[in-house]
Amino acid sequence: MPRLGLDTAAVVGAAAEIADAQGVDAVTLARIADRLGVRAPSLYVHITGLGELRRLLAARGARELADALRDAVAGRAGRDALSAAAGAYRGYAHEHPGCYAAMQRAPVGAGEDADAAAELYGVIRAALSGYHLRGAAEVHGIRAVRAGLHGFVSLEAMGGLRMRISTDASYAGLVEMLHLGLTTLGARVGAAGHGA
Amino acid sequence: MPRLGLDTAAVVGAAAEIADAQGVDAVTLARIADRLGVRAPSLYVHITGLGELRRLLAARGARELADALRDAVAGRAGRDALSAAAGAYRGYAHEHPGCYAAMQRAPVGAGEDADAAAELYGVIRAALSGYHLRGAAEVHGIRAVRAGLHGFVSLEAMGGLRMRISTDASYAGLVEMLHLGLTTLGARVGAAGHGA
DNA sequence: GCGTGGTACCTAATCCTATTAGGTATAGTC
DNA sequence: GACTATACCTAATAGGATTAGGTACCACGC
Repeated sequence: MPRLGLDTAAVVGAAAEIADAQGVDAVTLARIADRLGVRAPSLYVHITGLGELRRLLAARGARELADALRDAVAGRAGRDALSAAAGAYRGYAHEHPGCYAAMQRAPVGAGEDADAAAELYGVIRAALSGYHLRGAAEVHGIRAVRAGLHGFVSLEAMGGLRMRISTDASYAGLVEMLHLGLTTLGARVGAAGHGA
Repeated sequence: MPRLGLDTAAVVGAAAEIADAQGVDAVTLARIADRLGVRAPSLYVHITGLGELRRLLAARGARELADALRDAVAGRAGRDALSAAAGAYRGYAHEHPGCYAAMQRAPVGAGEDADAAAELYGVIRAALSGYHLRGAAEVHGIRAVRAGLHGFVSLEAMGGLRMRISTDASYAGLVEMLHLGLTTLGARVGAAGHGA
């Protein structure tokens, strides 16, 4: 029995593959161990338990999603940046359904996940910088965008969009609405700024 | 051992109470049986298994949510109806976090859940009737509203909205954006209609 | 009022998952 | 070339879902 030299990242990686291929519920220690060529108890060398593993998986998903958004937004601004971010967001959710779902299961606590969540928040914030939102309005704007994008892909993933109408077109319409809303929000902030 | 005269609804009801009080993951047959004063295997008289139970729980949630929305929207129209529906939607999610979460876990299939999902869709559609959307635009509008509301309460539930800014205000802003978007969508449809 | 059948509920047992305890041998270090 | 740290192992426990196979309650017939 040669040592395989596993580490926490390898375990989380195997969990991610299983999650994406077979769904989050299929992520069991037994299956992960099997995929890594190891017995289940051996995983405890690298993780403290299933709970931590799920948190790590969620954090990994958040980081990957943040990376995808950063890449998509690079060199773009305003509506263009919003559109690119929205496309990348949905793209990630489609390509990594298990990891995306894992992010929803594990409530954001402290530590690893909080960092990843903050990173994701920062990337979206940067993507919306072209709308010149400040203070509370910026937070409201970011929340609205996150709600819209997350809500859409979440409904899509749970099979909730059943009408025979293009979901691509609906998503484009949603992004359009968000653009309109952010623009209006920005105009208000601008007006208030001038008045102050 | 007197018979208790349980039925499927009672079992699902117990599951709902556990889900709301302790989270969806706490919904186990053992706990349900305990709450009902019965042994776990006895539940199989009323349900075919945990899978079905979760589907029934999701369907129950969708039906309750639809009822809440219907009540809230009754006698209102346009922006008023949207606002009331949004408030009721978030209210239900807050009061019944477990049932709401259960709706996301169980992918909508056929039968009971599909009916409940269709009912929910219909209620939201009725709530938006004041915007005079037709055809694809109506579907896009309904989807945008569902995405926004679901996304917001979902992020809220997973502890994703951590900035020290009022979530109530953010939600109001989101609803405002949706109103603006639906109005714009309605205007376009109206213009297209006249042109045809 | 009394047998009779359907079935709500039971116990016992199986399988699967997570997790802990304690051993073994491998990989790197002096 | 011996030594220590530890990656991995087997064995065992506990709790969950589920199946098999009783037992007795309840409603119905007469």
